Amino acid sequence: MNIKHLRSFVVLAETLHFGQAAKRLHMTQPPLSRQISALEDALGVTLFERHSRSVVLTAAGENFRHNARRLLEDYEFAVRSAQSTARGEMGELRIAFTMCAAWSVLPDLLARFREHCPDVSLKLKETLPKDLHADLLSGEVDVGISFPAAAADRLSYQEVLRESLCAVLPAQHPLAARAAISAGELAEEAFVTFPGSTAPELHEAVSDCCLHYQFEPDIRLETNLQQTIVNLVAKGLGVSLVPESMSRMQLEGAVFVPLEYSRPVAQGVYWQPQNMNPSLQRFLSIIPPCVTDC
Amino acid sequence: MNIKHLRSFVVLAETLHFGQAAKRLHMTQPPLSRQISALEDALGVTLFERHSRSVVLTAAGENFRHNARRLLEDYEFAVRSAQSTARGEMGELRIAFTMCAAWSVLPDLLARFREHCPDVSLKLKETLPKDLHADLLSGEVDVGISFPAAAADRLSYQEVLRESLCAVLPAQHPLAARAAISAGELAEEAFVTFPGSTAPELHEAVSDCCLHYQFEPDIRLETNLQQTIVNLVAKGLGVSLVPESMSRMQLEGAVFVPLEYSRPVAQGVYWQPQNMNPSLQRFLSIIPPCVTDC
DNA sequence: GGTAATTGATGCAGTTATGGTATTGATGTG
DNA sequence: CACATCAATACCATAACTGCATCAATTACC
Repeated sequence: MNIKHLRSFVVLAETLHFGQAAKRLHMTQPPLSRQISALEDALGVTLFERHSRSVVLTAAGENFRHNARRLLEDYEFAVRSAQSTARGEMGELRIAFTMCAAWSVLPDLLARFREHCPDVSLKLKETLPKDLHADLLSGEVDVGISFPAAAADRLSYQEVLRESLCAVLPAQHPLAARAAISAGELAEEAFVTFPGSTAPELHEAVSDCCLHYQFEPDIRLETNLQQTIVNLVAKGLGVSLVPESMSRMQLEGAVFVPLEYSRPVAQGVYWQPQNMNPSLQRFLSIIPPCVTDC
Repeated sequence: MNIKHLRSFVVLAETLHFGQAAKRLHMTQPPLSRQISALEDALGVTLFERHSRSVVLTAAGENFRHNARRLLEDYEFAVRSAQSTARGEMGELRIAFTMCAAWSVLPDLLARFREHCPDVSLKLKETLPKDLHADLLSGEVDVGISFPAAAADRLSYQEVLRESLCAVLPAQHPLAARAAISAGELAEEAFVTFPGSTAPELHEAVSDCCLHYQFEPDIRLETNLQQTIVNLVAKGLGVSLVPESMSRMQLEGAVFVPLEYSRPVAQGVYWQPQNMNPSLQRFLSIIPPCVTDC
């Protein structure tokens, strides 16, 4: 049975007049008569009583009218819904991101995306940089937001932010009041960083800053999470170099001081080019041009 | 778009294999390929990704699958529902009845009908005998349960119960303790009855009882409702003759005493023969053979 | 590495379904 | 009694669908 038949039935049930119903359906009366008759045959139920001068719904017709109307509405909805999903306006987008991204580019990206596609449900997953590419390649997530990685062969990448490192010092540190310092002034300090295996790019940027002033940082503590680093610094356990956006973190006992020189650290979006999730294309289309903040 | 297309889509979405889906749909593979393709064209959306060795749903396809499944279920439901309604197993039946019927035949009829057609919603309306036929003829109700009336030309009638009258006496009345009395013994009493205009048949039966003993009842009070009659008798304001089934009414101060002779009073079901409500036929089919209780 | 098997798409022919025009049949109306 | 209205039917042309045979691409296997 055709959707068209349902539509014909509903219109006829409203007009109770074959001629007028046919006109509203942009067809002539005879085919409508046959359609209704075919519908009745298919259901095995008489839907209309045809009297000499009037057409009225039977009890079964009255019952079917309500259900048929709802069916038509639901059908229209299903069609529109599928189309929206194909355009990426509906659906699900799974995003993995590092803690650094959460403090820098993520909030803005999510806000922009939400504005354009409010009906896409976002599944967010905070992860360590080293796990991010595996999640993307396995299809676990659609988007990854992290530092640019050397070994990201089968992934596309778009840079979003390029920023400097800054120093984090305990509040009572002699350099804490300065407007800016040079990394070289920290040559004798104890460093808190995170392990090179977790985020090689960041680790390398920190090393590069120090090498620029001809010293190797004295790494006393290594921890996985940036937040923890800042917390340890606040407790006076050392100093550290972190991306500038981390300075949004207001933490008593920790002071962020700009560096006179630092190698820039980038943040960007990764995705699998053959990923067909339409919401992914939507997401990529709202990425703003890269902000260079160094 | 055809319901068949939706069914094809759902089966294919489950099997993800054109050949097997076609087999399950009792058709060959080429038409299925074309049906899906036609569905995709109609929606303007690609529902499946055809890879070399596999077929997978797109995001839009996944979305459409859920809606399409629900649509099919709702469609099946709508069809079955219309069929049930046509068979009278669903729908609405409006029943008007007198108070006498409420005390005698109505409970049993409703119980039997409920058992056979639990999904028919019953609209009950208590009414005075004189209004019942007008309600039936105007189509206000489908079924009327009342006394047989002389002027019920265009209505069909089926008798359900034939019972005797009995006397209602105040508890302190000298005859109240008797196992049975004759109406003649009430010749000198004050009668409480209801007006002949409200229920001519009942009024006549009472008159007939009295005439059988050569007296005219001394009617002191007239009231519309049987219940009120019994209440007035209980307060000692007179005696009355009422259908035996009223004796189910347990009321302190009123005693029901069988009569040695009484003209039988009948109760029955009225309906309009041209009423096409399928539930009406169901109702008529469950009317038990007439019980003669005199 | 070449052949067979698998799988979905396509070409073609026959059948079915659908829509339009003209007409009929039944029933009210002036 | 002629006429108007309204749904059903007859008939024809076209569109849609089905099945069969086949193709093209990929994969499995010896």
